[in-house]
Amino acid sequence: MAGDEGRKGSGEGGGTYLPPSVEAAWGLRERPTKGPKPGLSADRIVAAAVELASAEGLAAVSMGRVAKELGVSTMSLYRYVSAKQELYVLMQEAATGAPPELFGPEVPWRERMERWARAMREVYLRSPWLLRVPVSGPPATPHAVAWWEKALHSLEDTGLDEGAKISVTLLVAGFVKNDALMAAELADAVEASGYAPEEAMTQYSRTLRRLVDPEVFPRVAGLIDSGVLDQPDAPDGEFRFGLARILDGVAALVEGRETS
Amino acid sequence: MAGDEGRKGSGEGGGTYLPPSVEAAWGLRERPTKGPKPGLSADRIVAAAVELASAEGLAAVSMGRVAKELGVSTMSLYRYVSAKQELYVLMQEAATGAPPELFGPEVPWRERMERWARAMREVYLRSPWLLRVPVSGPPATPHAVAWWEKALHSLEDTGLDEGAKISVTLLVAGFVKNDALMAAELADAVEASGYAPEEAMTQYSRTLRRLVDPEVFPRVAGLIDSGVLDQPDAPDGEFRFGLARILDGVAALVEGRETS
DNA sequence: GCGTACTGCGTATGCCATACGCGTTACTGT
DNA sequence: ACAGTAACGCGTATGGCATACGCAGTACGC
Repeated sequence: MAGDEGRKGSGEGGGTYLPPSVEAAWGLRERPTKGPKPGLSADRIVAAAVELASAEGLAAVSMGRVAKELGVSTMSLYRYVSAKQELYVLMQEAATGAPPELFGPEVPWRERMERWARAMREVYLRSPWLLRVPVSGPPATPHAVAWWEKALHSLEDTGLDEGAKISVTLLVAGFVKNDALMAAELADAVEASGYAPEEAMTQYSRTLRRLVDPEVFPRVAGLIDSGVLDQPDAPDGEFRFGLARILDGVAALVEGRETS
Repeated sequence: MAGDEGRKGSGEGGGTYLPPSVEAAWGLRERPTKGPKPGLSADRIVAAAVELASAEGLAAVSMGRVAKELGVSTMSLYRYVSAKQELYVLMQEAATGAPPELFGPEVPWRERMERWARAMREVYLRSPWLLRVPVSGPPATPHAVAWWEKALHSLEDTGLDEGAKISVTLLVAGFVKNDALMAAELADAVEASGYAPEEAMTQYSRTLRRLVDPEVFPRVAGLIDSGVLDQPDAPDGEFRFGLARILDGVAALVEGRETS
């Protein structure tokens, strides 16, 4: 009722209902000037957390550990970040960064989308822990929106309707993330096995060979015997293949729409 | 050296180096007959864990909680399952189940792959917690291999080489999982927001509208204004769209019309 | 009938996120 | 100039987690 517009409570700062630190990322809501000088800042906390995640993986990022890295107590972090999930969001935003300049006006949509996908992939390769951050909702941070904008930009001259553009964006973004995630999981499994990188795959296929009865699973057995599992292809082999298939499919849609 | 073949240690049971309970899933290694009668079994533990995950989500599955559900002590579970990760693998195997009969001899590859993808999707819809189980390595359990076999079976009359068949399988399986995961994450975010399902999306777009400057992000702003974000499409809309694109792309490859 | 392999499980360790409250600091309005 | 107060750092406590270890009891193979 009365006093609603004067309240300074948690829901303020621009009318959004986002966590305060996310509003800060959009440039709204600066810190108040009362009280003792802050000896810390959300930025420094996020930077320490990102460094820790890069060096030792996301699992090493605990509030206590981040605080230790900064030489402060665990609980002091909560003056800048209201919960660990919020820290995750800020870490994501920081590590994702703004999308690079990807294309000029003459580049056709397929080339654009391909560059976008490769740039996104590089983000994941640079910060593999990003793949492990639990997702909490649709994108609502500046860099996330900037990447989204770039993807829509790629599809501008396709003639697809807005709904299809979203769908293609989701499809490609999902593919890139999934591909990077599977690659990272495989790498982790190899490392956990303790074998050398090439040795691990032959170990795997040898194990599988012993378990798989060719009468029951003839095609899997044949695949193992064919040896394709043992020879690792180029590191971006699956990525190239998958992206080419997806963009071929999108091209069919685009060309179908143009002609009809 | 000597005694290697007589050892009863952890690495035995068929020459594989898999965890004991996974070997049990393949039918190797039954429990020894000495000692007191087991009051429990891996199956009962897994069943309780799966039920718990279905009812309250994967996060509710802790060793202590599963034990409580079974009326035993926490530590007794470790007599049947060597670590929580092993429990995860067994839960996955149990909830995935064997693939259903999907197609007869006359069905063309595209129809086969589509049925396979839908069947896989239904597994995720039936047990959404499957999407949250941390992946620990390549598939090595009977049901996982059975699904793999079915996917390869789908692609049999495509004329693709073995490597391409694996790649297509990975692409489609990855897509299905990613699509289900994104849908589940969205549903979680909506539930966490506390709004009604339709209301949540308009809340989201209203928030975004306030943050996004049309000068900086014209395409995203246009998208928000277009209203497509607010009208939710069919629940399997993104799935149908993405799968159609991917299979169009694969079809182009099969027919030899690949572009790049 | 005895050795021993296996049973269930109590206890303990060392993590984790975070709620709460205390003493302190330094700006703001008077 | 000074009081009020908001924001600071952080010690302590709670309740959760996986799991290492060891002990006492059980029942089968010999």
